[in-house]
Amino acid sequence: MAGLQDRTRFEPAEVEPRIVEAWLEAKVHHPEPKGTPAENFSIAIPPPNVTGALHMGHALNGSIQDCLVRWARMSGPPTRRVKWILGTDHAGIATQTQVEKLLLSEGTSRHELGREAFVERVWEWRGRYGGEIVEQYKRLGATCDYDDERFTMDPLYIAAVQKVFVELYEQGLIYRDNYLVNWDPGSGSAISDLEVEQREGVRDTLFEIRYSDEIVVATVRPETMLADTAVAVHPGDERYADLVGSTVTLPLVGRELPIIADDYVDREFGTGALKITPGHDPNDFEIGRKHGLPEISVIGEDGRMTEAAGRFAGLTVDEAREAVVAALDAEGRIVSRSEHVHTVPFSHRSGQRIEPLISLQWFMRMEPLAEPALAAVRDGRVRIHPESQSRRYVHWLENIRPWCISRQLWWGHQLPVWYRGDETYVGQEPPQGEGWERDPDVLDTWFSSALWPFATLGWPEDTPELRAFYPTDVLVTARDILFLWVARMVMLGLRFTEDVPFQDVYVHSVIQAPDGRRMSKSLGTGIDPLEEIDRHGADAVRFGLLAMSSTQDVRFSAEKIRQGQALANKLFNAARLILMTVGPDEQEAAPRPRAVEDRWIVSRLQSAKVDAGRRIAQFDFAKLSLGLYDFVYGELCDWYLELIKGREADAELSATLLHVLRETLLLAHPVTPFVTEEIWAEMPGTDGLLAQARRAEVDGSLHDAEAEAQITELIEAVRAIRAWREETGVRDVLVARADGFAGTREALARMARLEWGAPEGDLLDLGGIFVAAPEIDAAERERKRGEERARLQAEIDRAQARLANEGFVAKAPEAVVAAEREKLAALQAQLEELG
RNA sequence: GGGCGCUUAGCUCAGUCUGGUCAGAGCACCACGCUUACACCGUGGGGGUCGCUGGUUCGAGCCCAGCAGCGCCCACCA
Repeated sequence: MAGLQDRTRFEPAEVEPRIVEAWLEAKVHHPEPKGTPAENFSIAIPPPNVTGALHMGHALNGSIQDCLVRWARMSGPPTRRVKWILGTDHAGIATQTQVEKLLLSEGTSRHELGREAFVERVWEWRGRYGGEIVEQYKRLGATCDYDDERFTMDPLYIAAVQKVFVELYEQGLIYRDNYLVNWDPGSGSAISDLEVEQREGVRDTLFEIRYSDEIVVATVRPETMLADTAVAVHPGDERYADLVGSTVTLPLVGRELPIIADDYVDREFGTGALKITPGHDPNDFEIGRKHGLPEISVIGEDGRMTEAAGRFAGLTVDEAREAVVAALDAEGRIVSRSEHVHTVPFSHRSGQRIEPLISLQWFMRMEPLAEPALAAVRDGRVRIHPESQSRRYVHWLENIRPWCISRQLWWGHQLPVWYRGDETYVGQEPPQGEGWERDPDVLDTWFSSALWPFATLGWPEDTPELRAFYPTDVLVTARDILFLWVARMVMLGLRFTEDVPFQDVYVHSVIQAPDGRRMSKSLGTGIDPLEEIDRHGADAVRFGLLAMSSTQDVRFSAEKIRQGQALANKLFNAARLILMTVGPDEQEAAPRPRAVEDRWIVSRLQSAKVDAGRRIAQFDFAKLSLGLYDFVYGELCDWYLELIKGREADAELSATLLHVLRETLLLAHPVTPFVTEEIWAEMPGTDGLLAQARRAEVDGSLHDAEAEAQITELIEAVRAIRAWREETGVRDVLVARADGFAGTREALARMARLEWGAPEGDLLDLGGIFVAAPEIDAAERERKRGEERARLQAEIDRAQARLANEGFVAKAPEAVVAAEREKLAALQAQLEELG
């Protein structure tokens, strides 16, 4: 307590780093791998990119998980082990890009270094900078298992990834195929649909090109016509009915194109005739496959026209467009040019325009995996919160498409695939014999992420960690990676562990900038959580983020952070008051106090515990944290601590105060771990760290309806008195509502003395609603009574009017009508009493 | 084009599932107060026809329909 006496403020910057050290040293985060998953509690962190720095999304995500993990650690049987699995993701493209930038600044490039040296550089880079984000999680107070950190490129993890690849290949679920992929010229790699940003409002020139007298097509990409293999019209379009089945000659090239009918074609658009370019357009690719059309590539991975482009070979795409248009113009085939505003795909990673190309890639068949993953959600083995998100999950899985899993990068899990001539070998060990060459591609980063909940625990080995902690309990994630990651974890978890990887998925909000825009570095709208922590403390940031979280997207609210800071400070000062009142040698005892205000706060505390438990179970972190705030402010500090001021600190009061403080700290700790830990250390009779303490079960017998009713009445009376004093400006006066205060008389008198300076023993009991002290003149007293009478009469009139409504009496539930009658009677009695 | 969601105090949001005691919170604002925890404080106060229009009901912020505005997701017409 000496430690708190002189500190009137909670100073997070001084306190928090020291407490982090204490937690780390005590290894509160590191459980023994014992017991069963049913007894234990585990969460796998969504692995942050090694390149990453803690952003607001991580801070919210981490605050939620730490709240759950700390709550779990403090609940349940003493044998419960709680593990928050920690690790980072190698993040293929992001990391490779980062290191390539570094090389560029050194005047070299990955191509100059060669693959082996480049990968070595990435490892080196990761060793130097890769740990930063983990340190930042510590600063947030996150109790992940820092003593068991994983990386998606650990040797064991690599083995797990390869095993999955090989087995899926052997089961026919992984295959190689020509496919139209989203080629990102920026990274020189295929990227997934999910990494493509559809940018709206792009202006291009739309050309109408005459292929023949009857056929005019429209396109914004004339250069791709060199790869046309058909022209399509709508089956019901009379204009072209005669032509379907015939051919048209492709200008500049001379190839005969079949004219086909497909209801994909919109007959309202342009001329109703659509050029089909399976090699360079996703829709055309689908139509081409459907009709068995040839697939021609005239654009190469280097962004230049290929040999197939004939005389245009070697030109860049832009040059080719000009040249093709010029050539068409020369033949008089350009019917019109117009501006066309449309949506164009860009790479999320490099920002470059996507070039759809046909290339040989590796794919995963998803339907056989999707089916069980759908069933798991439908039958409740996996519960997605909020419910609305599960509809998105289901919809996505029902419309699942093959997953292109190969990437043309150097940093990542290289495919366990070798070729020799026409032979292909797939296996975890390199093939025997001469002349084999390994496939240079690596796997999509999400492939390894999909194994995260079990590969981190040592799968495929039967490890103690796996036996103790898999399946995990909850997955906490943001909405944007529900498909990219969550669904795939469920699919591969079910496939390889025969179990769901987690029981609950909590999908939290995305925090937007205060003005409603995305928080992003490039927009300059980002807010650095670490700066907020430095300024306001980690407790404040955690509280603020939890309080603003919801199932909707929310705007960042600096006020909520400040509210959290205020709460931390309030707790600190409440503890000071309690500890100064108690004295150093007092002990906590069983909480069975006699004084009404003691019984009240003990009762309220039980309610607060019940509420908090329910809100944790519902993943309602906003109500959890705001409910905590309301308890600490609205009940503990505003009323209880005020009511006990002036009371003699006997054993009963001391015992109650210590009980209340201890329970409050246990309750608040998952939200504001630092300040509660700091106070805990100053409390008499506490051993060890609060982070390792256990909360007592809710004790229903401590609920005290009588005390709650009495204190509620007292609160109303005090409020009325205060308002009246403010209103009238009367100062040195004691005003009390004396009737019905048998139990709280003493408390009220004490409060009156302290708050309003009433002399000892001067509490008047005149039986009315308000009783003024002698110095209030009769006229004033009468005026006050008049006001009160008018208020009561108005309420009585309202109640009478309702009861006079036949519809109400006849149709409202009996209880509602009865309550209204009781209310009326009570009001009338009050009016009577007032005289 | 399909789907989801939002519109409540100056601002950010609860409350809508389960219609009646629900018109709330924090911040901001105004007034008062250095009362032996806290001025990162306390007390009191002002402020909203709950987007609009209709409907259901004895009764609607809450249920239904339509309209207006905003946001997100999915798929994208060359």
